Amino acid sequence: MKPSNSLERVLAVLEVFSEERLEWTSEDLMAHLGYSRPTLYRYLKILKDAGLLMSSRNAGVTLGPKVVEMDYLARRSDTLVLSGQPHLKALTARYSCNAMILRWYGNKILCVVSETSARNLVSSYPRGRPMPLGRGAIARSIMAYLPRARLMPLIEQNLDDLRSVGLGVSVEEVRQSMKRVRKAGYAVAFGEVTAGAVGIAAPVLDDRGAPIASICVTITGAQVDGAGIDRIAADVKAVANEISAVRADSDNS
Amino acid sequence: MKPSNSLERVLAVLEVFSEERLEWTSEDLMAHLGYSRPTLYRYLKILKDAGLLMSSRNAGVTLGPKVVEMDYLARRSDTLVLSGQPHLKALTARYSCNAMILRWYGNKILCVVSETSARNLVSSYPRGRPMPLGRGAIARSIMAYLPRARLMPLIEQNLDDLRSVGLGVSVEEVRQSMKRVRKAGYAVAFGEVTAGAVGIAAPVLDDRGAPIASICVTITGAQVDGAGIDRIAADVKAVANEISAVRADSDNS
DNA sequence: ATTGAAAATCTCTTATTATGAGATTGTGCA
DNA sequence: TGCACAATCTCATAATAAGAGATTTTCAAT
Repeated sequence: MKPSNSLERVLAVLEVFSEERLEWTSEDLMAHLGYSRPTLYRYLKILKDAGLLMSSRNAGVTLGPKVVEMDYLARRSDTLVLSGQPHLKALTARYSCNAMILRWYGNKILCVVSETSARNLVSSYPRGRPMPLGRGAIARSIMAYLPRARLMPLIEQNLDDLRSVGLGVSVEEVRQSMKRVRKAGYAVAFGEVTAGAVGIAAPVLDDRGAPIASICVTITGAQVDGAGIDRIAADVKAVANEISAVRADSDNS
Repeated sequence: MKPSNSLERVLAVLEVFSEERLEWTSEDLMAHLGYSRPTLYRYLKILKDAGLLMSSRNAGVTLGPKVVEMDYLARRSDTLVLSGQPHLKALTARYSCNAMILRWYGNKILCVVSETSARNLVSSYPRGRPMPLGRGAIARSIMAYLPRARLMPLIEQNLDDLRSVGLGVSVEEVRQSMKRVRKAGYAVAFGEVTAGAVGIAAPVLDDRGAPIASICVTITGAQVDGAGIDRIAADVKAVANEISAVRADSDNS
């Protein structure tokens, strides 16, 4: 994972930006990345010229407008968004809820599109915001379909969270919980991410059964009972299966 | 503008994606960029590992999830978005309209944020979509504030469009029109971009008076008369000035 | 205007490493 | 199972990134 050639080193600059740290000074970048002054400035110049970064006089270096433009294009080329959005609209038409599609990439879960028909229910996960791995129906709906070797380290890394939502005390117990999710074909979570909200999620699988995304409906807990959740779960599963079938592709590396 | 080093050559791969061509095969990329097979695959591997690109089995290469994540971060660090959005909400509260902020970068005009209170008026320029330079109030509000040397080539390149919206027949006539826009401090356009819609735009300037963005209100032509436009224009100018004042920075290079 | 401090760029040599032809392996489809 | 295409590997060579330090540019304050 450590950059080994100059190409990876330029791109590593883009990795330093996070929700916690949106702006960087050149000095901080030098220190953090360990590049010499001329090298860093060379990289910055190239990234700025490409529009990926920009520097405002008083705010240091931030992500640039090219990023905005690329996201627009990505929205238009993402088959998940294109094929999924109509289904989301159908779901939000049927229930007063949030409906979203989240992509599984690297070790992250990323919202790529969301629709809402619930005026009050504020989604804290708009397009582009990564979700936590240890909490919520979405994470579980994906993790449950990972091969064992991929799953175990994730459980270990997020054991505290997974425990706190009652999936089990030991790694093994959590794994059993995941198996049950897999058998059910969907996951339900009560207020794990947002207090008072119920999340119901089912995975989108590629042609080999590997998870690539998750369909999730979020609804106010007060609005549904057990039967209601079952009904929504069936719909969510149906949508997830439909999208899985449409997509013969996978985004392997 | 032609990539001269390997760092620029990797990034040049990102430049090939456009609204017209969202997916590329490796063969096409090789031909288009003129890279050898191993080199191209090396680049693709690096860009895929960074999440900037992804390859679906049947759809070739497309922009990847990292782009989505970065746009989310860019949204949160862009001072234009942060300081401007409240003003847009105020404008859409006062008028039934679209209100947006568009960034001037390179030779492009890019919407970075938009609000709407007009149910029927469909904005065809969501975040990330570049606007044409030759048409519309936005383009004019920015071009009018460019230094002569920067302006002239743009007029020449877009003369056909500029002519067709009645800004003048010759380059010189168009330039005079721009001077008038500059004197007024805002630009108005009737149905130049979207039929039936009136656009009213004023520039956001940096501390040296160079344009860095534009504030634009779009409203149905049937809803306003001359006095109404004047009123909106005054508001748009006020917002643009306020944002200009807040921002002491400029995104030079 | 003038100055001073900080930020960004330049110069130039050396060692590093990116490159591409061709061979090889990996992958999906009939 | 085997074929065709896609992706990766090998390796010698040329190409060029890197960095120390000097220099220029930019900006704030007098």
